[in-house]
Amino acid sequence: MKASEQRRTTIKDVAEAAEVGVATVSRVLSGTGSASPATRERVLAAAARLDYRPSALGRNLRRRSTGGIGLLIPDITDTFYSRLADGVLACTQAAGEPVMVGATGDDPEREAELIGSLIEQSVERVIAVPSGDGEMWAPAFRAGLGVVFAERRVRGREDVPSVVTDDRSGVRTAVEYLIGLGHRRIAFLGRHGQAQRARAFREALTSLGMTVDEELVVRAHATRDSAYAAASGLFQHRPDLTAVLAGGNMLGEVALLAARELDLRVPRDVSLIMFDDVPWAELCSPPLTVISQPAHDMGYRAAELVLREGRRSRTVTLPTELIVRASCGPRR
Amino acid sequence: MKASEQRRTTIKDVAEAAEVGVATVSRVLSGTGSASPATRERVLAAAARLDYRPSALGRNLRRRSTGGIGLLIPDITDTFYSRLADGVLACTQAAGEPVMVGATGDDPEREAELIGSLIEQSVERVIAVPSGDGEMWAPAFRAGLGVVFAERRVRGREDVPSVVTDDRSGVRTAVEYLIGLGHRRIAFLGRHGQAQRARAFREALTSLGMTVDEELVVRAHATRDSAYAAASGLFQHRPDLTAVLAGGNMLGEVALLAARELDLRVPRDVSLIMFDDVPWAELCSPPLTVISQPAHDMGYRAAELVLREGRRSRTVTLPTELIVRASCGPRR
DNA sequence: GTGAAAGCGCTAACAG
DNA sequence: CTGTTAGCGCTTTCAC
Repeated sequence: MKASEQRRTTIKDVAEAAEVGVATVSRVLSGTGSASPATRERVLAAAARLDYRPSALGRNLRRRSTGGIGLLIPDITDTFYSRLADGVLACTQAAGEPVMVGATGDDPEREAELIGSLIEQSVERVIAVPSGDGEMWAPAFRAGLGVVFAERRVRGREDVPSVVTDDRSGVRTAVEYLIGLGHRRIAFLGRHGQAQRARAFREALTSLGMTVDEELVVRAHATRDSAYAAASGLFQHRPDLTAVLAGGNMLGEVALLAARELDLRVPRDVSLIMFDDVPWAELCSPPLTVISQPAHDMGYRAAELVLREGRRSRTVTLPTELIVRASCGPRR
Repeated sequence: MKASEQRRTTIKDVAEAAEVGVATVSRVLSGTGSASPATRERVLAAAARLDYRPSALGRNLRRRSTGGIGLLIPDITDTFYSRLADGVLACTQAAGEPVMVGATGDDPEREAELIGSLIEQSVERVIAVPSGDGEMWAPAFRAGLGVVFAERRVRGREDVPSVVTDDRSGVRTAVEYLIGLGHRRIAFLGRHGQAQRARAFREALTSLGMTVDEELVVRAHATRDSAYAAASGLFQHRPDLTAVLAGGNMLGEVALLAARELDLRVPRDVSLIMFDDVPWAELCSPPLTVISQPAHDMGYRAAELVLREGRRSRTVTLPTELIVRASCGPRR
């Protein structure tokens, strides 16, 4: 049916055309070993003439691994993660390594499945924003995968190289800023899976001499609906809160939306500060005060780490920055 | 050094453990062929006991192809494309197929490289938002790749299955709406690579009895900077324009930003309508009137198409919808 | 119903 | 410097 059903050109074809052995072709093309300029020429010519492209299949099987890199993120739709992914791609494409992307939805089980799939593919490097615990990741380590965590880490696996933002200081900066504005009832709207941030929030509060009102620390799942419900519920149950710190851009977005739906004016009735700067933050009304994070860099650095066989434990902590716009005001 | 350097469990190990031949293991595990319940049991038990995971490497080489799917998009950072990618992932993850993602940056050359890389990996299905022309895609077809185009198509390759939005009618709706509001000097801010949309714009204008002012049809490259420059330049060179149609969410975003920088109020001084609805569109000031597109669906459908060996030419056209918010007003 | 054997395309010894 | 050869892990005839 399809005329294109011709056999793919193999190394053998090239060898015959160049009148050399396959090993020589392999050597020349992969730059390994040596070859006389003359044969070299012939091989190159033959390869070009036949439009030969070595099959990764054969090579991978021989090497017992694909060069590929797995990338596991909670939600590719969240601009933070897509910027992170972009950073990863920027680095890996330069290195010519293919990237397999999987969306975990912050669901440990899905994550485990994806890990399994990566192992099955014999990918041997993975960059992940982990959702599961040490146990879910055990198979990956058992399989000898080179893994680098990004944005988050997993408890009991502090030895795994990772690239994170300085949540501690970012959250603290935000909280201090809010307190400086006179706020006392500050809520934290976070996401399951980033326990770190919630913890940092509690720490900041207590270290600043305030008590933690657990009802003001709410968590949502990875979906927009869940986030919206959490935000809306928060505002309704606790009309006394005067400021909220959203733990991510999606959270900030739904918080603003929920506030608006409930006729809460920002920053007059409630101040809002959001983790992660996004292009539209200054476009919205009011322009959002944010704690910016270098998402692209995180991805890029993570890729660098995983690429240079960074087995030795190393964790890179990137700084955050408070960008004051107009969504926070003095306590009402 | 690493204790985990043990050989990976192979089909042979399972065969020995179950005291059967490798062929039998293969049959049982892949569900192909028949096996007596007894052996079947033994094989399954052995496989489970050894925690055996068949290697995709061997299978792929044997089958001469990976099951994987390539996904080529201009910019993963653009929410339209990340939603598209999400749709693709939703469908392919259900099918258990790994996805290799590449960002082309709307650059035909990079696209060609990525195509080459996919061929080298023996991926045999790809979903792409194409940037290059028929020629860049020739190698893909020559290699027998099953390709489905999304959002855009390539000239001279109308036979390739694709899923697109109805740009024609979307643009026309927008233009009619603007004209109904009294606007006469309407600009189009598009992106190289989506010639379709610009063409539709011109068509809509002329078919509505207006002449096309080519100076009001501007195009930008895939980066935010390029887009901003284009938008800003447009406003400065042609202060007489009263409305602009942005061909994508990034374009709309920078248009709003540029307008603001130049102290142009929206919609008082200039009306703005943007292709593609995004969550923050109703959060910004003013809330943006948009032509929404089902990005997630597009990806999902494209994946369905490419998965079910949709060789037979089929093009799915998805509808757009005008969502009126507050960024368009009567001609000043 | 089941096993032996032949490769898929490539690389890495190992000889010459 | 270069060719021969032995697999990598798996599927698939082809006999039994």
